[in-house]
Amino acid sequence: MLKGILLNSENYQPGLSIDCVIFGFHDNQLKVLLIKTPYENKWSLPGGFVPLNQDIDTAAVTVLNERTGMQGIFLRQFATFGRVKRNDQHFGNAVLDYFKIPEEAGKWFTQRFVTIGYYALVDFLKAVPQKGNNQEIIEWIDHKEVPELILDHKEILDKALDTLRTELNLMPVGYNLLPEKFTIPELQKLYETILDKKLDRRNFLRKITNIGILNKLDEKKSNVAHKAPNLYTFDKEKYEEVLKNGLNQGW
Amino acid sequence: MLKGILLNSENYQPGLSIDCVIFGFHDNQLKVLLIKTPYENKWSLPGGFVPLNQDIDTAAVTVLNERTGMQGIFLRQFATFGRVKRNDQHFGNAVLDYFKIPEEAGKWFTQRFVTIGYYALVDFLKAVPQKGNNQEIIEWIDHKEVPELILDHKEILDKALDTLRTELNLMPVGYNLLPEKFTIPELQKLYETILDKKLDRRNFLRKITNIGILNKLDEKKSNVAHKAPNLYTFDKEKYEEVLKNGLNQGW
DNA sequence: GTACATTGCGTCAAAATAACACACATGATA
DNA sequence: TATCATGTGTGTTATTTTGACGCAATGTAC
Repeated sequence: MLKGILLNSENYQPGLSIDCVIFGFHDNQLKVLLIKTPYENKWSLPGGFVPLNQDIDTAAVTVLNERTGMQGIFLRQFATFGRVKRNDQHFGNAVLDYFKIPEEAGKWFTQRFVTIGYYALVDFLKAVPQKGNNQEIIEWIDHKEVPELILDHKEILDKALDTLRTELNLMPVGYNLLPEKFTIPELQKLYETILDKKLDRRNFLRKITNIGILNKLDEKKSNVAHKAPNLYTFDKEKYEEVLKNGLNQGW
Repeated sequence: MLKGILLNSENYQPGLSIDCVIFGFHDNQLKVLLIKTPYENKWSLPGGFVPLNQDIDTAAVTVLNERTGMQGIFLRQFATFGRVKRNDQHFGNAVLDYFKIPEEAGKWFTQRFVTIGYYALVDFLKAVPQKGNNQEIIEWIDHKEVPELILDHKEILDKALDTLRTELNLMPVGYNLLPEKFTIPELQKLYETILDKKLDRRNFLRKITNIGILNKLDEKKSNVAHKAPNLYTFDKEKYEEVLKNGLNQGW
């Protein structure tokens, strides 16, 4: 696929790429969808390029659909990275070598690149990680155990998480990361994981329910150790409303 | 200047530009620095291009320095705009016509452009708006009276203001927009203007002083109608600290 | 002086927050 | 079967923060 782009580079916006930080939540861990490329022995964020006839947001959605097989995902642009030295001659050449593309033909790829960062929140269980080609490995990796990444992808990932952490104070999070039915303790773990901070159980319940985006179901989680916790769903309508209007207005 | 770039386009990142929303505050109004170009009868945001050997942040700083004659300005990237149709063939051709550049040589300029938006906060009285060339008009315009802008610049401006409004809940603002000595009512007007909302005088004083970033001076504003208000400065050190750590943590 | 607008400081009730106590359910263990 | 450990649901309390005010002080205009 990348090879196809390289050979038809005139159809793509030059020097511009998209990188997606795709977050999922599972086993009380925040996971990131990463790709191990065959070109180099390092991991990378799933990314892509911008067709000349496509909006950048659409290009990001495309990357996401291709990689997770999912539609209607929560996706947000958070920053654009454009240090001169973020490009790494070594990486570019490794890719060209791999595809056996001569230097001249690969010039489009080894030019300076600026990349637009998007982060996505997806339901771990519904996403089906898709390889770009057979040599690739695509995997959910705990955000605390992310290995070395190519180029400045670690910086991009960190910035994404930082943004998410900030946005937690401005908007509700969870609808996109949790299964349809979930428990308050699960939601709390999600918050704790993102914030990297312990929260008081009882105060969390009060605050989260006061937002008014939760529906308490007449149903308890089954097959669990200890007392069975209640199940909840999000009230989609109110959730969207709070998403739009924001949480703590501050002033 | 633009002509120089057009004739040396191989030294610039293709299809990528920088646009700056430069905010100032004066007469209790939030002002935006706008440019009326000679190419078209419309206003635009001050912008520029990205030299191949310059970081995008540096390119943004350059635009700002050139336009305000100021150093060390508060500058923040807030979003990147890349709809396909944000480019407007009409505008590109108008510019080429103006410079009498033949279509072929101007191809670099009429290609699809993606633009990175930065917003800046500057001290209105210290900034000295600088023309790019003699045909240009550069002016501070009240944000409530912004005329029609080229391309999607209105959208960019709106997004910048929206971002600033949100960030008001996360960080202190004022150090960059007010003169060194200022009064609480002035600071309040700034907040009210940005938020487009009236605040209670007495509650504002309490909240703003509780943040701990203000130094009350033993000095009152002179030559004013009515009771002379006290003068304050920002405690730079604490201000920076709050800027870094954020305001209302929420969780 | 008086009228008027604006500033500085203070009050008070309501709401939000932080810290904590206790009872309940369930699987594991004795 | 009784007890324990662990995580859950609900409630209480003191403290802090917020929102909505009152009022005196200070300056200009007349």
